[in-house]
Amino acid sequence: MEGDQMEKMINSLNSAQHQAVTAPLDSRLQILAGPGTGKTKTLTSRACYLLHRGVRPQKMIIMTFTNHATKEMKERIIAMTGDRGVSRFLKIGTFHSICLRYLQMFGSKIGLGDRLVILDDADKDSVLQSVMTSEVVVSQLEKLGYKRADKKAVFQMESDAENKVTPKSMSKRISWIKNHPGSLNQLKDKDPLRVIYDKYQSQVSMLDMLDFDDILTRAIDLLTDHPEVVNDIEAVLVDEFQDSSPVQLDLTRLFAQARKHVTVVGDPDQSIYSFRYANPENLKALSTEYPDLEVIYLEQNYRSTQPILDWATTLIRESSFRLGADRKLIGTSLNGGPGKPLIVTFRDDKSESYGIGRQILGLIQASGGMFAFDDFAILSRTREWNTKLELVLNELSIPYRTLGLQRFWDRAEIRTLLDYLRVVNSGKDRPAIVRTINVPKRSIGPSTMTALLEKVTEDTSLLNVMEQVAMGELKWGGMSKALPGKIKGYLDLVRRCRDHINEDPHSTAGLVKAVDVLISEIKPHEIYGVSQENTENRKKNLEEVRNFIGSCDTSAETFEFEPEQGQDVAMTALQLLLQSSSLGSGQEGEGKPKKVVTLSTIHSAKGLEWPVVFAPHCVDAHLVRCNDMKEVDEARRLLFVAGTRAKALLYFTWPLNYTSYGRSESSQLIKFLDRARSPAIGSTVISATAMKTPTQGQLEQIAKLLGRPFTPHRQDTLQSTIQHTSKRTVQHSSSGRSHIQHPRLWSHVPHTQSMHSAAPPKYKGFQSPLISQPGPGSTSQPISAKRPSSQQSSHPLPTSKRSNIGPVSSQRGGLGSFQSPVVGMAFQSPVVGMAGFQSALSVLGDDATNRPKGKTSDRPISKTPTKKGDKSGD
DNA sequence: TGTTCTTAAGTTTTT
DNA sequence: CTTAAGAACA
Ligand SMILES: Nc1ncnc2c1ncn2[C@@H]1O[C@H](COP(=O)(O)OP(=O)(O)OP(=O)(O)O)[C@@H](O)[C@H]1O
Ligand SMILES: [Mg+2]
Repeated sequence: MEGDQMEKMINSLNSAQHQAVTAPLDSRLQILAGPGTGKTKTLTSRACYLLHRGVRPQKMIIMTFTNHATKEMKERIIAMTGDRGVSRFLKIGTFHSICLRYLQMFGSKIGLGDRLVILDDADKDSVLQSVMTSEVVVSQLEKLGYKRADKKAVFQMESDAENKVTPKSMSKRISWIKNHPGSLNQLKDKDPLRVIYDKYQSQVSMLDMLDFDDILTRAIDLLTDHPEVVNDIEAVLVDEFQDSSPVQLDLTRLFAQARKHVTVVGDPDQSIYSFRYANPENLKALSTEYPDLEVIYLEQNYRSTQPILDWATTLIRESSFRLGADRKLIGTSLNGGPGKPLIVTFRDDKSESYGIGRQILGLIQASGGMFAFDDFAILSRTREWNTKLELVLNELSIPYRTLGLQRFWDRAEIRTLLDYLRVVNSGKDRPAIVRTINVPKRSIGPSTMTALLEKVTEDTSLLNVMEQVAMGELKWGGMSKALPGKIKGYLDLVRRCRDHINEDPHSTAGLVKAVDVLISEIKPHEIYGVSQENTENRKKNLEEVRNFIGSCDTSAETFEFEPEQGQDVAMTALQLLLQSSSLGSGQEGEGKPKKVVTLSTIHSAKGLEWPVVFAPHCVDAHLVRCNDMKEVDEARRLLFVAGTRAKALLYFTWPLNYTSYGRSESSQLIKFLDRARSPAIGSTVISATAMKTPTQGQLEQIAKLLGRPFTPHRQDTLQSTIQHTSKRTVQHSSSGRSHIQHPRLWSHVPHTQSMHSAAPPKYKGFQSPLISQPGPGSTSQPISAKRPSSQQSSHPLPTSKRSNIGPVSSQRGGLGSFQSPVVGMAFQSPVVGMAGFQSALSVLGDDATNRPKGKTSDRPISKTPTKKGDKSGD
């Protein structure tokens, strides 16, 4: 980095940040601070500072907890330093990816092969399934007093019917053990996990595989037994340290063991990964580990308006247990900014989605170009909910991207494709063989499979056994005559793929050929397709994968070791692909993010920020599943994280009714947001129809806040107010405190030319399968909108109709034809209790009245949209 | 023994 | 609405 650029960077820091960034190279530093105080900025700056001071990139390790966080930080550092070896050598990544890299490089020192295959959750389950039905384990468990449920891998103690021993429960406990170093030895003698763990572990290592947690524990082994492999490490930096599990704390220490130059940042209030055994106490544990640890606090929030920060402060104060000190979050904005977070009530989940979509369009329009699509984020609790929102965004032609798409590879057709590739990669990959052998149907069922597996020994892998059967060298009583032929067909296919790949194992060309062979021979789309349309979509998905494989540069994702560290293993393109698919790295679209709305889980959005944030589905049942204090606290922190992503506008939305498993259920506003149950939270609850765009004055404030130009303009020509006085309004005027507003009708779909130019951009050239491309003119369906074996109905819009929807469609009707029952009412600060509130809302009209006709033929609850002319009768 | 039809049970969040 | 497991069927 140039000196003056360095100086510029330093100058942009406040004094506490400055102190942290420029602390002596050999310090142990911890930065504790709330959201938006510049922790990540400080950490990134420190990395740059260290590089500037002569630390070479290969001697620095930066660890994060999610792929997206890695990507963000890497980009920031490259931008600040102008690369200088950063992208090639800097050891930056998730704990898992960095550990795996070390295991590839040095794994032979601890007896690992150089073909590491990562076991995913499905694999883990199937291994446990087979372990727990094996004779040895069954008899051992029965000896311990467990009763086996007939033929199944389910056991239970009579005295303790609650705690069943199932593959699922064991999987979780195994993971717990591996995340808590030393805990294995403390298992009670008669704990069933003992025998299961042993069997599981020997099975997995026999197959030359590692599960996700093994990546960490084996790295611990490596760094403990061979500390010399990190002798060169001069700095270890970790962001979001409150997300670390005990094993990750150990890893941090071990990676830094040569010089103990450590910088970690964290915020205990943002601990939302306890399901992964994250423990914010690790922040404390670090000061025990390093007695001279210097702790620096940052006080100033640079992200959000004060009303948002006040809301967040109040919310988090209600925690029943908090690790950090209670600090009021202090922002920079002078007087309040545009207003408090809004809590918006919708009739059902459909109108909730449409409401959010429309508000985005409305805000963009009202802002006169100040807002663009990429200023918005929708942050959900579950991925499932994102999927539902996607459909609506598509209909409204709102371009979007989804963050954190690990599940992309879980689609049935893609999964099969990948499983075949795994078999090609390693004949030892038993789970992959088992899953592919009878896909398509080859008349090889469970009993044949068991027979084959019984023949497997130390030296003969499953694939070897199959070869022998195919050659007629191996047979058994009752074996089907047709079996050798069938197996031969399978093996030939695998071989053909392998031949293609071997033409040039390090390029992706052969890989693509192999994929082509698989697609045309197996036709996975036809196997899983339930309708013609569904089949076509699956075909498209497969083609996206093919393109993705063809154009991805997997080597660019990881760092190189220095030659003197030893010979690096030359990974084949296939290995790199499989690794990146299981670690979920390299899935974020390359290059600059497009101008699109971000759709993400709250978890994946941690550390990021947007001017406008929507947090949908803020419903009790959806956010907290039991009333355990710890669960409730974590749910609260989750909401805290979601809310503190917002710079200026923050919306929480919730549906009065939502559909679950096809059934409609009523819901309750999450208690933290409900003033009746949490009086301290001073947010305003309004009805769907009262949600409007900010006034021009407020927008001006926002623009100032964001440092953007803004020209106030009269909206009235664009947003003529349609006022319906309805009998429902009367009902509410009785509540003296709440006054009735006649909101601007933002929710009609914009139809101006400027809107068109903001409409979905057309992406040229290669498209990562992970960037969705909605809207008319798109050539492919957004594959992220579908689940593995979704029915036709999950894709409600046939392409032919899509040109007719979204912003364009309203052009025909214009304003006049839009007949929404507008009942404006906003409850200003003093809000009535839930009871009266709900009754008032339940009669509110649907705001989604003019949603386009798709074949959303699901529920008769919502009457046919366009013919809802009864409203005129009001 | 494998395939197909019927019925009961079930969901976070990431690597 | 999906998916896994059980029963009947070929
Ligand atoms: N000294 C500063 N002056 C101006 N802006 C700053 C300063 N420090 C940080 N910011 C800005 O504040 C915002 C939040 O910074 P950052 O993401 O680093 O915070 P954080 O503490 O990591 O937040 P989180 O806890 O959500 O991860 C960023 O837009 C950043 O550029
Ligand atoms: Mg951060």
